[in-house]
Amino acid sequence: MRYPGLHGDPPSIASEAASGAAALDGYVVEDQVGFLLRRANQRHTAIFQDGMAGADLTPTQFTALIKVSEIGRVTQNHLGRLTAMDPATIQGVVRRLIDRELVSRTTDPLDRRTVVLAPTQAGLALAADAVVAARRITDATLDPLTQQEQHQLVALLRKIS
Amino acid sequence: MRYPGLHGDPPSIASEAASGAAALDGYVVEDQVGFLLRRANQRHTAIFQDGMAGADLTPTQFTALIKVSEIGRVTQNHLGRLTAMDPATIQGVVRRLIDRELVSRTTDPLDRRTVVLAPTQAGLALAADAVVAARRITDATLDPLTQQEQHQLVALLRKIS
DNA sequence: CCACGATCATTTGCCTACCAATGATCCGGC
DNA sequence: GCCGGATCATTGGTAGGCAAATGATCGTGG
Repeated sequence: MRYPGLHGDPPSIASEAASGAAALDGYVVEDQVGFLLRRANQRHTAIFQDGMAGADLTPTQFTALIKVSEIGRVTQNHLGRLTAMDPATIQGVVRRLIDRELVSRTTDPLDRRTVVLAPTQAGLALAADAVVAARRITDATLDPLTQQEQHQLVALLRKIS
Repeated sequence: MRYPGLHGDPPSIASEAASGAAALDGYVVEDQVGFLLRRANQRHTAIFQDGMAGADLTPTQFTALIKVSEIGRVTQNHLGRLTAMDPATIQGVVRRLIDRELVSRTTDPLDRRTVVLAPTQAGLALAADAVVAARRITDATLDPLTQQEQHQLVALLRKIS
């Protein structure tokens, strides 16, 4: 649940004059959307890890497992596109799911380039459990916001994704 | 500028019935805040990499360099707290900045545990350039939103960070 | 039929990101 | 003075995340 916060130490006394960096005029890095996205993501990941301890899935593993469970049969690269992971990334995620026998891997005789993935029975069962935890994780992540703000945030994030 | 989008392929025809995963009732992983945060972060990182090609800084390297430039002298762990990076992470980020001689590293004789960091002249100069690029990056990231929405998003992200 | 471009998957390299463990040092209390 | 808890930094392990290169295969156009 912990994540590297901004709550540690009192601000340093040093000033622009001391550092000679007068050219940074009014640019506050902590207020930039990129910084805030990184921080929000860190907090969510920490909440996720906590809430998903039972299923022992990372956010990407969870996303891939859910998608495979929805779809049934899918090639690896296609699954990557559906879950916003490039081929190099999805490869490792899928490998770990296969190692745990949550996903099966077969080859398509009609297209020998592809790896065809499908959920196992254990994968489907775990996916069902994981969704329950995931609902709580989403709630916890959005807890600081009102209902209206929660919908706003999701809508805004969709627009910039 | 490219990032693994959701635009590649048409949706698969397979249904819940085909996969046997009826328990995922109405849970749409693409609409969850965690998924959207990851995606938004990916897009921003891609924009950042593009816009910061001249300075050749990653988002974390940029944040650390800006903070060191603002403050002047700071210990490594403290810099990590200010920039939301844990000690293991800030260590690598700082090492790369030192390798490029953007940041200097000295020891405090009064506290021999600590590493005292400070910007070099080259570091201050690069920070000034990088801020110019960073303003454009923020604008590009928020471009799909109206002015009001931009402020809303930043405010909401602050609340959940 | 074959050559060429596109797609699929993998591998390597680099960078974040965290946990856990370690060793050095500091500091407060006794 | 010293002992124990806290802090500082580093290391090793695991996991995203992307670029770039590679090799296999597919499909189409000539």
